Amino acid sequence: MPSSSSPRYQQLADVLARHIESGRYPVGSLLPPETDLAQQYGMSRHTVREAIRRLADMGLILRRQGVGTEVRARQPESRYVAALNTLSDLFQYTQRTKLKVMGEEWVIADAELAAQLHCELGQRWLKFLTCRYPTDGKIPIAYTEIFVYPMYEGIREQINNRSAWVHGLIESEYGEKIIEARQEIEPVLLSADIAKLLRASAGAPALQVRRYYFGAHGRLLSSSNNIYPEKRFKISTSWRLEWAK
Amino acid sequence: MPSSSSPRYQQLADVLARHIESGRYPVGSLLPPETDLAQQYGMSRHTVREAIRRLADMGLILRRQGVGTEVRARQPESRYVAALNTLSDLFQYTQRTKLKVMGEEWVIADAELAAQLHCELGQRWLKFLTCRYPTDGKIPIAYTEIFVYPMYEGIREQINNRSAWVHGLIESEYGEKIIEARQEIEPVLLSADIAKLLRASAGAPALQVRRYYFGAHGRLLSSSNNIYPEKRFKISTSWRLEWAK
DNA sequence: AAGTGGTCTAGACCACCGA
DNA sequence: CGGTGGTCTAGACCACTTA
Repeated sequence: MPSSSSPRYQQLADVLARHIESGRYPVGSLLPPETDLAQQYGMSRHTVREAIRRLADMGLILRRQGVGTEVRARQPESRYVAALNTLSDLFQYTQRTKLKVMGEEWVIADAELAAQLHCELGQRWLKFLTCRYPTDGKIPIAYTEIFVYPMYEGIREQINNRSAWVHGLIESEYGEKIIEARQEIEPVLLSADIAKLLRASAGAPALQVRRYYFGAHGRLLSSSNNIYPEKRFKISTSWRLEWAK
Repeated sequence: MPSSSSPRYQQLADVLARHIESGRYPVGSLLPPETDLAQQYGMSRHTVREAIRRLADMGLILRRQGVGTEVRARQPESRYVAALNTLSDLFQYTQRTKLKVMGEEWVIADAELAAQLHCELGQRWLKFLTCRYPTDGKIPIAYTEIFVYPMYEGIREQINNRSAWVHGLIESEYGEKIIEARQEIEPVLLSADIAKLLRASAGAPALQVRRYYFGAHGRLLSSSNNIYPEKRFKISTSWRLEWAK
């Protein structure tokens, strides 16, 4: 008995996971009650529960009080996850940056903008034209158009005060939590006017990154369209296996 | 005493979380030992441990055997996560694709390649030159250079048999789990020779996506360098707020 | 060597669910 | 109502870190 290697609850968890995978405990069926398992494997119920907790963490089983422990899946989904502590980490700037607002205007969604923002035709948006600079530099990192839902136009007052993260203002000023963010990346060439703003060459390669920020009920709160010229920025994402075992 | 409302471990977890937030247990300090807490709050150590487990799940504390329970943060971080069920989902091809291998060669890492692959100078790699096509089309989606660690050169036999995912072959053929993957995205212009392969125009914008696949102990198993011309591919990632509660 | 968290036991009672 | 998982106790010993 290789009791030295790992805790008994882990050994039991492994055994049960194998039995689930082998089909001895089919998906949809119930595992034996905890007391039965305890007797069967000669350990206390507490240890059995610790083992079963592992299986639950892996998503293999579902525990329901008064019913039993139901098998949900034969194998743990090998999920790879990437995590951010703040959505502003999407930017991944190694250095601090500041935002310079070059203009703002109200826009009415035409067909193209409505498609881009997934809104109805004629929807009004407050649009900011901005450039993002390193705090200590004069070469912009990005040209950014920011679209804000009219309800939140009040952030206009704040947008130049804080160097940080525009979309986060909606969270802090209006208490509207950002639930989801989507990021879309495509390659583009710099147009002459944006190239001039960015002090880069027209026709140089760039990343177009569109970000959409959603609140409760999937409502789009704000959106941005970012142009990053080459060499100044790299988008990097790490994915980790969730249950490294 | 609102003992009816929630389990005692939850009540204790709430109390401790408040104390951490208030600064009574500052970040970096150690919580009292479990036995002390048990006596102080008049409950068993098991219940205390259940409470502390909650705090650990929220990321507020770090438990270290032989040391103690260290306070890590005053508030649970609002974490945003993106999840993939398979690393091949990184590709996000809406349609099925096939891989066409156009050539293979052994390469010795010079300074540039060593930097790219984070390996030592002189390291040997097996390099495949490939294009990825939709199964029903003749226009390639991407030009891809694949680097494989010599130990896994056996996948050479398989690479043309399966249309699927090259790096996954290492998992299935060698039982070497991919623990982590990193993706780096930069804008580039198509060079003349790659443009020809991709049936696109030289000088057109493209995404250069470098992916690194790591196994146990952070060892690089394989890597790829992908060139996606505009319009044929869009990289999209969704981040969701994870409810730490 | 002392003290910490990690594991484990053998009990007990409670809350919930379905027949 | 009986049986399930959920909570909880009062012990015990082990593994690990630090001094």
